[in-house]
Order: sequence, then structure tokens, then C-alpha cells
Amino acid sequence: MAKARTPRQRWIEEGWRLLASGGPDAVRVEPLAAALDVTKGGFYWQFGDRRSFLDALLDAWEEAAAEEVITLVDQHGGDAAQRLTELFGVVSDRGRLQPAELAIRLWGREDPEVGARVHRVDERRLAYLRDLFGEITADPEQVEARSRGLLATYVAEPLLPPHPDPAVEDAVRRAHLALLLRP
Amino acid sequence: MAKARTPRQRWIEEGWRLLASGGPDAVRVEPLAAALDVTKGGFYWQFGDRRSFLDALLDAWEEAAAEEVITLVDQHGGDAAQRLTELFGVVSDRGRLQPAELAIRLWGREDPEVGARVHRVDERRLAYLRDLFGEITADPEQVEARSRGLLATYVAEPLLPPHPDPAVEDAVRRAHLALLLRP
DNA sequence: CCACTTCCATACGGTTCCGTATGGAAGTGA
DNA sequence: TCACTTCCATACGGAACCGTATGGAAGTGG
Repeated sequence: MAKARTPRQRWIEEGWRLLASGGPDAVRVEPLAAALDVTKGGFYWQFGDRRSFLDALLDAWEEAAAEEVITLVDQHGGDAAQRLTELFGVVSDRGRLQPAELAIRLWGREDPEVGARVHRVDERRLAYLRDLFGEITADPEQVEARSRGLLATYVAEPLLPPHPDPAVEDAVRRAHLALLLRP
Repeated sequence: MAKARTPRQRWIEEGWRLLASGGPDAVRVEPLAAALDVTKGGFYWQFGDRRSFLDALLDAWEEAAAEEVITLVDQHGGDAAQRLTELFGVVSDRGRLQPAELAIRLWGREDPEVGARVHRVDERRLAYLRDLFGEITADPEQVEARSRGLLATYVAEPLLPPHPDPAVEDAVRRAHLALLLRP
């Protein structure tokens, strides 16, 4: 069992990069290999064909997205307000988002199989958010609205224009959080 | 001056469709022509090359996005709360979004020229939203937070999972609106 | 150190697409 | 009707990429 010079994980990571910057159509075997300074020989040895590689890419992303939630659940104690404050910091932090997530979401609008993956990830996140907001307010519709609103913020964050003044941006975040934490 | 069998607008509209479903890399001349049941002869006559066509595509989108705001401003009277209620209905209505908008936003993250277009559109929308929320609350940070929150909702809407029960979805919308309209 | 497996380089045929060149069809004004 | 412009079909060269085939390099167990 000889050691792989270019292990699967390296292909995957470079695949994410291409996926993030140009969508699934930009994930092409030969440029991928060129970016890793190898030829495509090893690629077809490891993954068989392009389609299988894309599946592996999505498997790895879904796994990472699951990890993310679990980490957030476990890492911070405190009551709902404290955990939401912490979570909100992560959520509204530009750049924390998996770089490929947006591309995958867009992809999911065309490919139902990919859409199902995104849906699973979202539901896992929403389940967590509902728990937290459930401790803030008893109104189930407010719980749902705020959970979805926060998820929307997370998803849309990298698509929106940053506020020119970072101080204002920070104040706006606190104001947004305050709004979400109202009973 | 012979009449164009396939006028510019038809190329543009089909271009939006391809753009929406696969990003800019999916906007290819020959498939585009095939979708319109012509060959690419007319395409190169009208647009010169692919890059110029993509520019025309973006020009048309930016124009449409501007129209959209102006229409919303003019069409509905009433006070801020009434206009926001109306606007919110449009914003949270799946499918009202220009289908190509998401793809353009993602594209704008890679191409600064495209990013500038998106930024202009967003600022025009935000200016309108700030006016409205300014009549709801005097706190400038609340104005900014809610304006951006609503824009985020608009942008993220087509990326989020729909609630299985439409009645619940409607209730959640109203709850969200209620939260945004609080003084 | 040698047979064997694992991993990758190289070369190839086939497909898809870009952009150009050229001629013809179709409408327009005199 | 006829010259002229506008618009498009067709054919072509070249580039990028997919997937296969084949052989060789690099480790690994006996």
C-alpha cells in the first residue's frame, strides 16, 4: 500500500476552492490537477470520474457543516441569551462561512440531490436555533421567525455590502442582536 | 435596416436563464443559440464577443433592479408601516427575485467589476429602506440593522428551505414583520 | 532484494466551445 | 425591381477538457 502523493483530502480542498469561486462547472479535472502541480492520472485513480469526485466534495461539506453545529452547541454554556450572543458573533462574522457554501446552495437550486443535502444542513441548524429562541420567547411564530431570520443573516452575510465604517457595523450588529433577543 | 429575427432582448433573456441556472460560465454562445433555435451567427453580429454580451446582460440587470426600487417607491402610498408591509410581501415572496440575481451576486464576489454593480443596486435599496425604517424608529442603529436585516431576508429567501406548511410560513412572515415594525 | 500493489505521468481520441470568414437570405429605399 | 444594408447559416481552425489506456516510479511484505 504505497502512500498517496496527493491524498484525497488535498483534491477535496482544492475542489472546494474552485467550487467557491466558480460553481460546480468550474470544478474541472485538469485545472484541478494543475493547481496541485500534478497530472490527472492520480485523480482518475482515486475518484474514478468527475461526478464521483463532486459527490465526495459534497459529502465532505455536509460533514463539515454538521461538525460546525455540534461544535457550537457544545462549546458554549450559559443561558439562551448568552449562547445566542456568542452564536450571533460567529454568524455575522464575515469569512467564517464555509467558502463553498454559497456555491453549493446555488447549485442545490438546480440539482435536487444537492438541494436535499443543503436542506438537511439547514434543518439541523434551525433545530438548534429553535431551541435557543424558545427560551427567549414563548410565541412559536416568533421562535420560527427569529430562527429563520438569523439563518438568513448567516446565509446572506457574504452577499451583502459591508458597511463602510466598522464601528457602525459593530453597532448595527448589537442592535440586530438586541432586536432578536427581545421577549 | 432589416428587422432582427432574434433581437438583442431575446438573447439577453435567455442569457439570464443560463446565468441563473449555472453562473456566468454556463452562459455559452453555442448552447445559447441552440436554446433560441438559431445558430451563433447572429450572436456575433449583435454582440461581437462573449464578454460584451455578459456586459450587456449585467447592464440590463442593473437597469431592471433600479426600476424595481422606483416602482416600489412610487406605487404604494400610505405611511411607512403600510409601505413596509407591502414591501415585505414582495420581498418575502419566493420567485419575485430576479432569477439571475443570486448568480450575479456570487459572480460579484469574484469579479470586482460585477461586485461594484451589485453594490450600487444594494445601496439604492438600502437608501429606500432607511427612509422607511426611519419613520418607525428614531434610533439610527435600529434603522440600519432593520434595513440590512430586511435586505438579507430578500437576498437569502430563495436560498433557504421553505417551511413545509404554507400557513405556518405565512404566520412566520407576519411575526417577522411585526418584529421589524416595533418602535 | 524481489515480486507485487499502489499511485501517477503521458499520450491519445472524442467532444464542446470560441471566434472568424464567407456567402446567402431577407427586408428597405429609390 | 434593384442596389444596398442588415441579419444569420455554415464551415473552419484552435483551445480546453473528459475519460481511457498504458507503462513506469515508488513504496511494501515476504
